[in-house]
Amino acid sequence: MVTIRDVAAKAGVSAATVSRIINGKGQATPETIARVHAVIKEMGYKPNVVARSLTSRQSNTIALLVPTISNPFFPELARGVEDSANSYGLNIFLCNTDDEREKVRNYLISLRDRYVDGVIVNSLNVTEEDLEELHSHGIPTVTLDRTFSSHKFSSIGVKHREGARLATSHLIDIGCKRIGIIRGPEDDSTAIQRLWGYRDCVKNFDWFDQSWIALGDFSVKSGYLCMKELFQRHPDIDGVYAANDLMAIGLLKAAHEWGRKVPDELAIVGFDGIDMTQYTNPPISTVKQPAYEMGRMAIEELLRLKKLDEHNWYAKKQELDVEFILRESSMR
Amino acid sequence: MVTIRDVAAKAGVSAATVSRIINGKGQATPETIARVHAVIKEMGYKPNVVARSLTSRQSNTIALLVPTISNPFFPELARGVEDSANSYGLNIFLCNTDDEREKVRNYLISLRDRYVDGVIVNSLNVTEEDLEELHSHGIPTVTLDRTFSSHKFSSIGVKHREGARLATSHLIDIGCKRIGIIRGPEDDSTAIQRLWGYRDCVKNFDWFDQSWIALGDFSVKSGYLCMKELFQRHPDIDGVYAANDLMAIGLLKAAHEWGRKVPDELAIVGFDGIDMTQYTNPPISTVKQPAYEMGRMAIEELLRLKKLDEHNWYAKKQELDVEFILRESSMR
DNA sequence: CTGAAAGCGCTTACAG
DNA sequence: CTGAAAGCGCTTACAG
Repeated sequence: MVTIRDVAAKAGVSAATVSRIINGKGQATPETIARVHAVIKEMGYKPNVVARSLTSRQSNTIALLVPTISNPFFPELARGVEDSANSYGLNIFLCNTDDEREKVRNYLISLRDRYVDGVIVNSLNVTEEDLEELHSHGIPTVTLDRTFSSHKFSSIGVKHREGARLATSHLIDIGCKRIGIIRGPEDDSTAIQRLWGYRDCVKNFDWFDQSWIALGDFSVKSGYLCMKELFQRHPDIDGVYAANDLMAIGLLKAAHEWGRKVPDELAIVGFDGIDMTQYTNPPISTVKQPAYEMGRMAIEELLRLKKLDEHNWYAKKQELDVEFILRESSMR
Repeated sequence: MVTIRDVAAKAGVSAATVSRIINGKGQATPETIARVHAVIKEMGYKPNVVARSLTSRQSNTIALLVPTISNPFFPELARGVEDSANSYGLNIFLCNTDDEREKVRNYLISLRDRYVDGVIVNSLNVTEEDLEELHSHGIPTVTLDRTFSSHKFSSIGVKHREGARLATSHLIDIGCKRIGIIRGPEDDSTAIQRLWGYRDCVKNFDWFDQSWIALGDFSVKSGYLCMKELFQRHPDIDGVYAANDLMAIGLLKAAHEWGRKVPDELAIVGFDGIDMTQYTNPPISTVKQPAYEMGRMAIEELLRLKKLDEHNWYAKKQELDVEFILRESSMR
């Protein structure tokens, strides 16, 4: 392995000078710059990233915390993160937290110790103190979406409430008279916002009460079970908004089993915009989040902060638009 | 931050002694061991992982190369890898290669530079020289599945050919008279083995010839397009084996559009065992690969090698069983 | 059994 | 503009 001292020796300068030239710090005559670069090229020298990390306390790595990459919403986000990171020479640590506090904590400690250059958080059970601690170590963060965003650091979200309104009002527009919701977990802020959006649209109907709300956990299975529950409580239900696509897929299955024709007898809308909704039978209308784009933006935001001096950091709160996608499951 | 020297000072020994005790190397009196541990605990000392990497040339990280995490087969594999890695305190670098040589190459270089402790490869365009180079740097590898496995290093695969035979012979058993295949890419060894398995079962029928084989690329869309192609060439087709589940999902859509009842007029079997096949309408029969388990095993294999001295390394070639899962798409 | 010293490969004040 | 020196925090021969 060729080291900075090898280069220095061959170029007839000191290691310090080589270092400065590589990092573009300080001054140097055009001649020595040229000479050093020539030697670097000639010897195929590449700075040792680990040694660099030790002195610079940076590592050219970024961490991505997600509940689980198995939920099809996250791979697209991860691709956005990675493709963008890649273009800046950053590598990605994938961290599945299962939304569990202990896993979150362990990862955060480990990541700090590794001098990661930033962390992108999309997980429950991350606290403001966690973020503060990372920042105090010079590690910027950006929280996405599901992570609570009422903190003082950067975050990128989407308009969940508005999206839920788009979905619900669409069901009303096509003539649904009794509209239920399969909501997400109670400790998930996006689930809450989506519930609000639904409520905004139905609260003034005289048929509406709590019994039209079924509590799911964002899994296919819970969508399936919640739909059965709604059928039993309300045989006259003719429209459902599922707070995510996986549950919409599960409820579609329940509808088939229950013998309800979709969309004629039961219209369905999901949320997220995962690929699979195109391929169910019928395809499911959904509210698409720009997952890939959010991943890209998260990297950009991290790099923006990184460039600034730590004490000049200021948070940026961004909120992206969602897009309603009409498909057969709600075409009448 | 508390360093090893702080601990040494407080314990009244040298840094070298603390280092030895932490790493369980060399000798030490029970008393000094106890004292050092007490001080470590008292001060909350944790060795700096980056400094450790610099001297030890290890980093407690593992890399996972996949074509793209967006293909739903890979998240489960990734979870297997990560869950297992986690239990050993290893972090995971996620590397999406898109099966492109340039990305593969860039990642491999970068990973070597980071002193990763091992790399799990499931990607095309990785060469034997690549593996050799990693090994020559003391980095063990294990290739999974799609990566060519005719090399001299460790690999874990599944019985693709046998799986394809299970799928095809099942179609024959339920009475299909004209069975097509939507195969995978020509440069993908698993696709080839799955094609062979199909051929094993149909080659002796007099109706069989090349025209029953459609060339897909493992994407939903290609499954859809290939199915249309097969319908046009062979209106009498009554069974299809898709070499992966995504293509099976696509072909199911094509069947609906073409007005063919599944399974009565067209029976379908896929391959992989991704979750989504349970939720299509009808659910799709498939040949399940133990993706999560493969991930776990890959970590175990890497650690087995890591424990050995580099010159004592010997490869292990493992091949796992697949499991046929019967669902409505092929129930007659 | 333990310590002093050198080294892993870089970076960064400090001098000049 | 450039170099010598110290330092990032650990590990590992080498002595004794």
